[in-house]
Amino acid sequence: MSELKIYNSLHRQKEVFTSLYPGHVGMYVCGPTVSGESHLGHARPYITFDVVYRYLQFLGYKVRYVRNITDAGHFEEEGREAEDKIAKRAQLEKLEPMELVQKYTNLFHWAFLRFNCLEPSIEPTATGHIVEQIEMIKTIMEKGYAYESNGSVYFDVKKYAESHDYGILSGRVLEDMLESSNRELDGQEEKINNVDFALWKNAPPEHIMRWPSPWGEGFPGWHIECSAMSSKYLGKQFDIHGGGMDLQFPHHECEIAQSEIAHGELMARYWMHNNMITINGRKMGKAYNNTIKLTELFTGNHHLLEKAYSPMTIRFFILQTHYRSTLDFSNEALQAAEKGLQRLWSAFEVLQKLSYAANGQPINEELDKQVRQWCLECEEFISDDFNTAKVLANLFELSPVINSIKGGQVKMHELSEETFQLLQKTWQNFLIDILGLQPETLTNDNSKLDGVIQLLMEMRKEAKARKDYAASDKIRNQLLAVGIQLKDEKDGSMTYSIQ
RNA sequence: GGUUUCGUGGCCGAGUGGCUAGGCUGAGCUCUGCAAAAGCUCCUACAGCGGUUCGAAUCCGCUCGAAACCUCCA
Repeated sequence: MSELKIYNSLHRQKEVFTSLYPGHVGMYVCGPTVSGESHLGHARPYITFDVVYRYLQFLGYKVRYVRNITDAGHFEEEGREAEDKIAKRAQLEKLEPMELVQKYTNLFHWAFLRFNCLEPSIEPTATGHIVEQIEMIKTIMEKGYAYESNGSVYFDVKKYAESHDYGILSGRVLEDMLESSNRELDGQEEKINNVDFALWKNAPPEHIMRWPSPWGEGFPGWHIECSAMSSKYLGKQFDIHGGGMDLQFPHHECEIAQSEIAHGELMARYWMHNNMITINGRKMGKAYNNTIKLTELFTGNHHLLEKAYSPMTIRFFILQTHYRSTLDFSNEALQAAEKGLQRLWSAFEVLQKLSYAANGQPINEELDKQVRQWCLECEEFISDDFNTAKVLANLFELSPVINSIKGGQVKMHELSEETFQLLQKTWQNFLIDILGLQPETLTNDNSKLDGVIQLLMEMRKEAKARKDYAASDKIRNQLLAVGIQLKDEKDGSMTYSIQ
């Protein structure tokens, strides 16, 4: 078995993965801010890390996967006024903040269930861990790396950098940042240095979400929740910390600094960052006003969409690219993904129905060897920093072999029984278990419809038998018009598929 | 301005210094009553200019272009 190699953002290189505790893996992934609906860009990290989670489990690790829900309302710069993002939307929609948060949390769960993402082991909320966050801030203050100012608490980055490497993850140089702050941030005048970041913020009167603290009423700072919750559930040091590349700085850099002071250890050993989804070459994000929400994607209800795209199409679309590359959205690309997935899926269905039958004929050594190689390479590829693109390419290489066995161009006996079983196992393991693809048509348990179609197929067979092609074509064409495709198989039988 | 990354055939996208990635589209053929599906075949790219090397899309330099981060952000 090949070793698992992970690209560690911390060292900018691929490293062989070993877990802190044999047989166990602790993984933390930055979850959604539930102040609005998830869009296509959000699908990338959760699908990426779903595959990581699945593969680690496939390898036999017992994985504790923690993914937070940010429901405490971080800051948003709107004009000159800093407001609580969640509180603001709540007022607009005349909802309680927690009602709003619940709504978007539910929507998030619904969408990622459709993506066939496994649920994390623990999904902690920021609001549920205010106490832990306050305790951690107190510890940092006691150690002298944070100071209070007007009811807010800031982390002293300059002091931290004297004895620690601030910028270890992002490659930033503190001296550069001390000078080059060209932005006006709220509360800047309260800080000793502009690079200091908030651990706790004093809540202005209009701020709805607020909690009592040793420094007065307020709310937690931007980064503290991940440090507090990851250490609570995974320990002071754990194996993998994941998230989008855009979180590398400042979010993850700040997490490292806080945790280092509070716990005296580097919080995570492997840092993984997925790249962005772009649209017209630009990052998809709220700030750019170019997002396509998942609900819009699933329904096709968006001016940039030519049609609706199913959750599995999107999952496949994302997995066809390596997670550290940007992925550009376009209708053309999505439609190509849709067709490709369809092809892969039908090959899988064929493969499942095949069973090995030897008849004493000789094995086609060359083909057998090639098939075996394609199968075995899948593990090599996924182990190489989760190269799902290459795994899929190999499954595509195997598809013609499978279809040819069904079509008769290749005889079953040309493969050894061992190879055939490896083939079946490979598809099950990779397509289903690791890449997490699933049939779209699971909802088709309507036996009544099936009965109707069986009847029509029977009538078509009869028409064909008496060479009444007008009638047989009518049945086929009209069914196709409503999305049911009939296929004449080589052996004279008929099958159908619902689009 | 600083930090970092990227620039691959019609489109999307892998990629190791030397051997066809793969998908989608397009063309042809086989199969078929005709289709569809499937199979086979074809369309062979690596921003530009230098350099290192027996050999570079892959290493180095420069130029041009694009993006991300430096601010909430997946």
